[in-house]
Parts: sequence; C-alpha cells; structure tokens
Amino acid sequence: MSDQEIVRRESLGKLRELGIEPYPAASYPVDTYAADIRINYSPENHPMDDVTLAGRLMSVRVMGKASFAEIQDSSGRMQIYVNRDEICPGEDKTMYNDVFKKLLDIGDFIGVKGRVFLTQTGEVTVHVVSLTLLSKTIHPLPIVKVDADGNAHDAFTDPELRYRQRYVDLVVNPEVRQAFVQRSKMIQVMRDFMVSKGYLEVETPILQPIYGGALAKPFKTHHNTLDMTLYLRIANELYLKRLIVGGFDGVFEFAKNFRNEGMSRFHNPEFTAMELYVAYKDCFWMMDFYEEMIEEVAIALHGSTKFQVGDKEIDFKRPWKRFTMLEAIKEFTGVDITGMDEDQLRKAARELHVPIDETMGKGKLIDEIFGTHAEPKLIQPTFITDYPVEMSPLAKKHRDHEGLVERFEVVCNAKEIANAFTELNDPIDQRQRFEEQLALGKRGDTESMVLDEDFLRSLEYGMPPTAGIGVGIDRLAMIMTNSASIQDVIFFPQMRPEKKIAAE
RNA sequence: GAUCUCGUAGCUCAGUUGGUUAGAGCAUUUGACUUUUAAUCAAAGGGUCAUGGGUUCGAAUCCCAUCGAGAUCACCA
Repeated sequence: MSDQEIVRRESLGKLRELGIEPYPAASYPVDTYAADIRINYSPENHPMDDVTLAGRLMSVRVMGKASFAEIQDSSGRMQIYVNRDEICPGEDKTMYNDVFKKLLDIGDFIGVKGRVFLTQTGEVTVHVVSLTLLSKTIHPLPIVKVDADGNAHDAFTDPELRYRQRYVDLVVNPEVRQAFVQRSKMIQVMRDFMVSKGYLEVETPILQPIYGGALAKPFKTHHNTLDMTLYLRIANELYLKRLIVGGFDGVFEFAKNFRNEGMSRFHNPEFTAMELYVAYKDCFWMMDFYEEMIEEVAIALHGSTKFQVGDKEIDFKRPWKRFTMLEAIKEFTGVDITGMDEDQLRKAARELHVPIDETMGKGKLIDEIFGTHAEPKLIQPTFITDYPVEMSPLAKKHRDHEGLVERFEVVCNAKEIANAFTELNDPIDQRQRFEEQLALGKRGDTESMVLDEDFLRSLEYGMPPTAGIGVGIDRLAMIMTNSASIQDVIFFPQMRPEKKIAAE
C-alpha cells in the first residue's frame, strides 16, 4: 500500500471518530448539474440562490479561512467557494479546519448546497452553505492539470492503464466519455431510423451449434447438460433470415459477435455488428437506405455531414460514389482483370505485389488485389458493388452478369463499414454454394463456411426476395468519433489478464 | 503468429560512455499564509528502476529469457 492509501484509510477512521459516516446510505437531493449552472446562470436575469449538486472533488485551493475547489459531476466541473465561518457558523470550526482541509481528498464524492455567484475574476461559482461527504476515495486519482496556456500536465495517458482501469480514464479524461456518449447516440439514431420504417428489433442465439453467416474462426465452448459443442456466434445472418422466412417484413439486431482471430487497433475478439434484413427489397434499395441512415447519424453527431477524422475530412452527404469492384481495381492499379481465369488472376496479383497463397480461389484473389490496392485509397464513403460469386456464398447471383453476385460493401477511411447483399433465397443454389465452401475448406481455407441443414430447410419453405446488410458498429463508431483505435470505442477492450491482481 | 519500440515514485517524465546514497514537477504529509483563486511558499516522506538470470571491480544503463503494453505486418469486421 502506498503512503497516500495509508493516509486516506487513517482519514476514514478520523471521520468516523468525528461522527461523520464516510459512506452514508441516504439519498442526496441533487437538483442541479454543473452544466445547468454554466448555461443558465445570470446574476440579473436568472439568479440561482439555492442549488444542490454532487460530484467528485477534483481540486482544492486553500487560502486560510476561504477556499476554492472544483467538483465534477456527469456534466462537467463547477467551482465552489467554501468559507470557514459559513460552513461553521458557531465556535466549532472542525468541519472546515479538519474535515474540509485535511480529511477530504481529491476524488471524494461530496454534495454541496449553496447559491451561485460570480467571483471577482468573473468565474461562475457556487458559494457553499453546507457540505456533505457522500463517499470517500481511498485510492488516489491521477490528477490532470491544465495550466493557463491550456497545456495538460500529468495526463493519464498510458494505454494499458487507461483500458484496464477505464473507470479512472472516464473520470480524468472527459473526451473519453464524449466518445462513448456519441457511440450510444449513433446506435440510437440507427435504431430509431429502422424502427420508424416499421422494422422489428430482435434477439437471436449467441450460443450456436453451427456457426455461420460469415467467413471467420469461431470460439468453441461446451454445454454440460446437452453434452455438446457450441460456438459463439460469428454472425447472426442465418437466424435473421429464418425470421424473414417466418413472415417478418424487416428484422434487425445489434449483435455481439465473437471471432477467434488476431487483435489489433481494428479488431477486438468480441465486437458489435448490426444486421438488417428487409423482405421484397434488393441490394440497390439497401444502398439508398444505408446512405440515408448514415447521413442522418453524421448530422445527429456533428450537426453536419462533414467532419474531421484524423488528418482527413470525411463527408457523408448523399449520394456517395459507386464503383464496381473491377472498376475500383482498374481505377487504382490501371489493370483490367475482367474475364480473367484463376491462373491469369494469380499472375496479375503477383505482378501487382499482392500477397497470395495456393489455397486462394478466384474470389479471394480478386479480393486481395482490391484489398491491397483499392481499399486503402478509399477515404470518402464509397459503395463497391458486384463481387465475385466465390467469395459471397450467401448472396444472390447477379441478375445481369455471370460470375458475380448482387452485393455491395461500403468503404470509408480505408475500412469496410458495411456489407450487403440481395440475399440468396434459391435453396438449391444455396446448397451448392455451401458445398463449394466445403470444398474450399478441404483445400485448407480455415475460414470457409460449414453447411447448415436447418437453414437450408428454412429456405426450402420459401424466403421472399430480401435485402440484407451488416454494419460494423465499432468501425463506424471509430469514424464517427474520430478514434484511432477500436479500444477507444469499446469500454472494456479485451486484454491479457493483469498479473498482479490475478496473483492476489 | 512475425518484426520493431517501450516498461524508473500514486501520475507525467529526466537519468550522459556502465561509476558516489537514482532525480524533477504534480500528488501526499507537516508547517507558513487566514486572503476571491487560476500549479501560493518552505521542508519532509515516498523506489524490488516490469520479473528472473548473465557480463563486470561496479548495471536503471550492456547481453539473454520471461511477463505486459504500443506500433507495423499477417488474418479479419
């Protein structure tokens, strides 16, 4: 235990000796937030003579019998003025001299009641009439100080500590809270948008006997009573389509998916995807739908379709640029791969210095060329359409072009932020596609799909023509909040266990 | 999984070519100041230099291994 922790435990005892409970049980009648005061207070037009607010004590400047301090609530900080003879009207000055000056620490939760005034320097301040300790902190909070020039001192910046102790990060770094508030708002706008169209928010299994709906490696677990292997879902696509079979016109789910793959600033083992399926629509309808929804998100968060992300300005104003995949490859490499067979593609990929291996089929080769040369250059939101059939086993064959499917992805800031198809509803074609995937699996591709007989049976009962889309919520949140790492938009990103705590 | 970088006080960081007892600011404690402040002044306490081994008369510093983190790459959303 550090010195500071020992001192705080001692303070705790002294408070109890003075008859002050450091962890009182009663509700505290908060009626005002710091931001309310900052926004609404005006000495002439809107005096605030009786406010009660609560929060953490974040700084204290003692000057004899008068002190200035700051308390931080969920809306921000507010300066308070504490005068000895006002909080201690009688002879006993213990409350000020001992409790306030010595036994309170930065980080403690306190409640104050008082009147708002302007100091000589013009700062809005609460003149405290009574002060209540609400919860004592015994672990020192790292204090970020900002000097007169706006420079931060002692910022709490170590990424490991920030993610492991997110609660501390949230207390001392206000912009962190902001990113999460925006993330939540983004999801809310999307949800409202879809609900307003009449679509139903649903929940589907996370524990699945057969994983499907995406190309990825799953987490495996075991159910004891059933004595069977279950997989944590990698996607919810096949379940949502079963619901379309069942007669819903539109269903969506914000789903936690789990993929047992590498971690990076773009990948967390568990992540959130939103998938939406709408009956009697196709992927071209979905393009318009998505564009409109995301434009609305941008406006809700930034008041504009245009905002800064890293060193780029991104504009979500409709309409977005649309490329077929082959057009995009031609645009950024100068090579037209239209009509090439597998060997020709392999040769073209080598010439373009695209990393490839022998397990790759025609679809993966095209995808690699696109991923290496086109995707990194797509900063503004862009639709990429017409994917090869080999890499899209759940998408309907293109109505006009042999070998392609009706599919689009949206690429923005060099990352995919949506993936959509006109869904394959021909049960015989779907069975063949699964079988091709099985063949790829035998060839050594560890991410090929497995055959889901129950899903095929549902298609055999008949699924209406359907458009479906999947949206990477974390990726989209990174762009919308201008975050460089996925860990900045996930409260508790996955990390290795903390050695010290595990040992205790 | 590969490569590179990093790990020093509660927090942010110095620490020279390997050389006395490892430093600073903030935070903490004590004292001063009894005041409408924007890091008030003074003093003090605080360290398994990530962990373990090695080289050396001597290691925070050089070498090896391990643990943890970050960046880039691979896989992927």
